Amino acid sequence: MARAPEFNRTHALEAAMKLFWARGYTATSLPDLLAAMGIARSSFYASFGTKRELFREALELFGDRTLAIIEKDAKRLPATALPRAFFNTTVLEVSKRRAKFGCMLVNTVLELADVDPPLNQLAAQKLSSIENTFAEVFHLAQHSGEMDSTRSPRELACVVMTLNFGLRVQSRTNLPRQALERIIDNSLSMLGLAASPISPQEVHHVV
Amino acid sequence: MARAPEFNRTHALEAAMKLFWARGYTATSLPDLLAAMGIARSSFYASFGTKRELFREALELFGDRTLAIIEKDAKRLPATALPRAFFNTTVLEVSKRRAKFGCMLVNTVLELADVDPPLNQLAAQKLSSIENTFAEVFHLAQHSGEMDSTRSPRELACVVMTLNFGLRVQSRTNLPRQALERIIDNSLSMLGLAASPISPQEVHHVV
DNA sequence: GCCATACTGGACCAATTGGTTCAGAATTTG
DNA sequence: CAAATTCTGAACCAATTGGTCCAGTATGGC
Repeated sequence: MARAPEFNRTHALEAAMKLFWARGYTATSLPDLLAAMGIARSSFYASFGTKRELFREALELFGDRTLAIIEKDAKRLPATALPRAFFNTTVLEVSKRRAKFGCMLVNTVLELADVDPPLNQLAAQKLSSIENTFAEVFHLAQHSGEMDSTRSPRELACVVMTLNFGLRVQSRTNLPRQALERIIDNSLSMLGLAASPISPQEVHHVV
Repeated sequence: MARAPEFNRTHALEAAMKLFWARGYTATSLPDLLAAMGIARSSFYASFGTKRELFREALELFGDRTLAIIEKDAKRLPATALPRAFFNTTVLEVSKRRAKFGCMLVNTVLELADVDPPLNQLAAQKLSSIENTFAEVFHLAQHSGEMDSTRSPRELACVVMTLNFGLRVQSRTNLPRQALERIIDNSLSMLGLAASPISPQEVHHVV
């Protein structure tokens, strides 16, 4: 005895996420969001609370998806190939338009560090989850002799994350995709992590 | 036959820059700016035009200062020591509070990429000037045999900039300074650019 | 002293911000 | 059909946004 339940909430959240991802928190207005989500102002108020709460949900969604990507790759790839695989999926293998968005977590950290510490902390926490995954994988690989042990897993993970951050910044300048590829190649080979490029069918899409 | 001319305009601009640097463009309101600059609303209007124009001036100021740092170091240091010197001055050797601000150019690129393309372009252009300086220095060093020539100067400069970007992002998380030092050490040594740390008296302050 | 100038402070503006409310249309189930 | 429920559309709010203007005050040189 009712109407269609909880319409396309996830769908709407997704749309909101993309907008936040592209424009950041402050520069995205409520009307912009409503238009992108395709819902009325009052529906928005009922389903999500405030703009800030919506952003938190979007951030959480983005973070969990990114984490899922690396965890999936961690199971099926050798540790030395993991950084390259991660860069491939998140930096290169997205549609051209979204590639320019960079990483929503990184964008958030830079935008809200001095503006909204709690949200900044949430983003930072998701990022450190990613770093932890790298560190764990490196740790196992070093114990099994699969990977060189001259540097600690944590330190390696830190450097990989630093590189990742840098690539995300590069993505938001107008750098052509080809240039990004070269940077990835060079960085990884200089770090001694230059596993051969992944074959096309192993590449999957993201977000 | 008049009052004191053009008061502390540069002083005011400096204060504005610091605020923009810390909070970004959109999150900094006019009242905030006026309070920090210590001038009245109407004086601001007369001296600078719009908020956007003020931001452009601040961005220009920040960019030129950063460029000055690297150009100065480029003259007095061997090429292989340049990246570390740059990281030292810009990432480590600033007051703790400002270290958390990261780099205003990087912050701007991430914040305004999809919001204000012209301003984004200005920031990107300043960043590429820095990259060019690195590339030129590397080029000369390779020709004089001072530096290993296995990789092209441009590629090297790209990687160094990527690392730089990554460090600036790390700066805005709540990473302790000591951790940043370790990341710098590890990255540079893995890149084969691990010149010994600079002696204290060679370090100078920035901005 | 007087006058020209530089600045202040506050009033004011239209537009936009995020948030709230509610009458009514739409729709699904009984 | 009727009842229950979800959503819309628009009106409305106070607060804030960036920007404009001007009367008045301070401060110089004559």
